[in-house]
Amino acid sequence: MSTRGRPRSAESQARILAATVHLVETQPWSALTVEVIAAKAKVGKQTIYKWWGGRAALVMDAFLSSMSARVQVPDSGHIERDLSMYLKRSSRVLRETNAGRLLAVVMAESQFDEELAAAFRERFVARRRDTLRKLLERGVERGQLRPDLDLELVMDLLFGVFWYRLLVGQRVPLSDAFVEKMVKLMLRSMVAPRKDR
Amino acid sequence: MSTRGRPRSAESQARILAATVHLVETQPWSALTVEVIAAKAKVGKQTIYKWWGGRAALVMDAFLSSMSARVQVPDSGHIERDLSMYLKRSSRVLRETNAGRLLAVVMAESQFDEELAAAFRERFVARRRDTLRKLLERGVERGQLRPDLDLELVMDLLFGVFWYRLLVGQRVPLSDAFVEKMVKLMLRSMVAPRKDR
Amino acid sequence: MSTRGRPRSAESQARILAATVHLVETQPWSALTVEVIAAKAKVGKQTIYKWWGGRAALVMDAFLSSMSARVQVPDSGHIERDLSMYLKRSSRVLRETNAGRLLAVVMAESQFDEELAAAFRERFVARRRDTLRKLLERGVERGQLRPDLDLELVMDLLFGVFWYRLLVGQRVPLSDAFVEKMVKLMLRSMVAPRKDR
Amino acid sequence: MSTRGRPRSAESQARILAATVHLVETQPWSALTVEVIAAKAKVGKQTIYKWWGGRAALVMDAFLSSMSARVQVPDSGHIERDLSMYLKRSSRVLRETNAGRLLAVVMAESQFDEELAAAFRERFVARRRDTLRKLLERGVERGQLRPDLDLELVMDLLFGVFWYRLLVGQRVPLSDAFVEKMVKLMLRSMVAPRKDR
DNA sequence: AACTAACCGAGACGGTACGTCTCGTCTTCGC
DNA sequence: GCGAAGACGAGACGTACCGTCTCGGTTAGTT
Repeated sequence: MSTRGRPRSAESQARILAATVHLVETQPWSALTVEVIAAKAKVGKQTIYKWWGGRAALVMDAFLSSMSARVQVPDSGHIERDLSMYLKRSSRVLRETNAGRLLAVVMAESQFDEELAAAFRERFVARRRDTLRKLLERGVERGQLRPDLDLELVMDLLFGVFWYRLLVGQRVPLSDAFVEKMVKLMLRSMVAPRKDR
Repeated sequence: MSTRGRPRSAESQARILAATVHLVETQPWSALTVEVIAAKAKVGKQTIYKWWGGRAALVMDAFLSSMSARVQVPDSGHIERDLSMYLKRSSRVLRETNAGRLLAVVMAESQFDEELAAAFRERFVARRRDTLRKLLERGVERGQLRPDLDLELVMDLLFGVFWYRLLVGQRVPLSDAFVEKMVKLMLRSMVAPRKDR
Repeated sequence: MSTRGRPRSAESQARILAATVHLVETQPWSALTVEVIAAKAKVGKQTIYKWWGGRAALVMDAFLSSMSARVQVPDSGHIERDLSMYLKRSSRVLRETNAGRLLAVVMAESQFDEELAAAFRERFVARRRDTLRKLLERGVERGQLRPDLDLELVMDLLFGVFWYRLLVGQRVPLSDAFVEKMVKLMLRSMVAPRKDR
Repeated sequence: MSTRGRPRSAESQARILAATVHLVETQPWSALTVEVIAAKAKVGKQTIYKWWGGRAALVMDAFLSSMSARVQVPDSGHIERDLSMYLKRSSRVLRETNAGRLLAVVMAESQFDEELAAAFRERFVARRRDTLRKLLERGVERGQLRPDLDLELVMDLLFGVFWYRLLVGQRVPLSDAFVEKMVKLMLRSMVAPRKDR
């Protein structure tokens, strides 16, 4: 039967993820080998290959597991306040945790690994876009944003800045002041024209 | 003296760069080993390590050498036309050559190699920003852009989109139509208010 | 415990030794690289370095493994016959197999490698001396050899000839006729004086 | 004419030989590379390859140049005294200079290099044999040695001991006491029978 | 005195093997 | 039957020398 034998060890799995997160935080990327992770987690290499299939998938999982505390989506009624708050919270996570480093690494790896790239797009990028899209759509519905606004374009611009500063800048995330300035600038071209004009 | 001994072979140097560019274009990243490059270029491995110090620096140089045909900076008097033209030309280079692939790879590698990252920022990113800054400054001087515009922020937004689509999107560069829409959107918040209002 | 993990592969070990013996026999010494041995034995280089530590120790082991068919020690009661037989058998092994080549190579290598030299002295030279010493001691006990004979000196002379011809002569081992002449000469100075004189 | 152009530099030649001798004396064999010799002698590598053709020939020359102080051949009228003296002097050279090390190295190398081996046999081994043969022939002529003595066999035995102790023993040359004992033993079987018996 | 051929130092070059490292797989035993 | 331990085949790493090939600069004769 299928329940025969020793069941998968949840403890091992947790130790592996914890070891990975810790190593990503403290070691240079070149030191993050499967061998080292296995040793640190007191686990056989096979166990890692069996359940993840390689370093990339493991790092991806470690990243998602450490991001489980999701950024709440604000809904105050004011589009500027909501947008500003959402972006500030996002950048704060990158600043205060080491998620930024993990994010950069996962992105970089996904340039060399199509499978990882697909997983990354589906499990992270797309979800973030969905969240932001809903926020923007509320602004349109409320009449605070132009109805003809290309939301996809706006999201490309906003997320683009995040990634650009994370990857090209020296991994310095956005400050609150920067976010506010950016939101103000973007809104100038996004707001619906006053009806009473 | 420094001119003693056999001089460095320009031909070998060229063969190495050509081999690297060709391999980046045609092979998966994992096949881009120093050993293979040396074999393809009919060169000893030592020659590569001597002048570049490793794969990363070599790829960086190969990238810059293949980008030598610089994007011209347009100057028509109209900021919208200039900006649109510049961005279209940039994206066309990424679309028509395989500079996009090289670019993505260099960016990814620079996440793991601080030295490479510094070279990349200085020799590529900073120069591109300088070019775009001049273009925007001309717009401000002509009174076509708001004098209080934060040019660095604008550049972060514009370049951010490029990188975002290159790295997150499946290496699909921007279409001309996309660039036009984006420029139009951005300009709405960048133009100087009419004085006669 | 020490029995954990995958046990050492006896098959690989055998293939490595066989490949080494074959290459020593058929190739010039300069072609006997660890890389070639590993390739021929279908083995990773690491396996060789792990268990032998280098080419020298490996050749040493290959030599001993190919010499496992030991030279029998004759015991006919006559010292001349025994000595002659033992030396003839020894030189025949060098003549008929390629042990001579292996022997010369191990000796030469041990000039550059003190560890190998020690192993060679203990595992080959000393054993050969022990064997010959016993043979000579029987001669002394039987009263066929002078009781004041310096056995170590005699062994130095007899083995010295072997090595001298092997290394200086063009690797031509001793013929049976040569051995007989030598034994006759040596015995003239070794035999016990007749008691009835 | 053949004398045109710059003549060979005697100084460079001397520096190369001196550097080689010094390195053989002080460094492990593996450190004795052509590159190191050239650097130490302040000489281009090409100069070495031009005049010697490789490490082996160079070491051979260095050895012969350092052995230039030849062992004198004694001629006292007594074969035992002459033989003993000659062998003692020979072993003293090995003991007091570093010729022993050089000798062992040249011998070892000649196992892997047939050209070197031939040069070694002709320029060293054969000459030593010629010298000893003359010494022994005088003994035969004087009636001190058996007329039917196989001189080649005797030389094989005597030189064999030298080499055996040099190569197999831990490069410990023969002591004077050892030489005396050996000569005494050998002479027992070599002396001509008394005619008055 | 100028020319010129050969030599010299320096050092870059195409190669090859080194000994190490990590990969992902395989094989054993203990739980 | 899962998992740790760890040996395995494979192959790239970066280094060390090999023996060859230019260079610029001597250092003699020869003209």
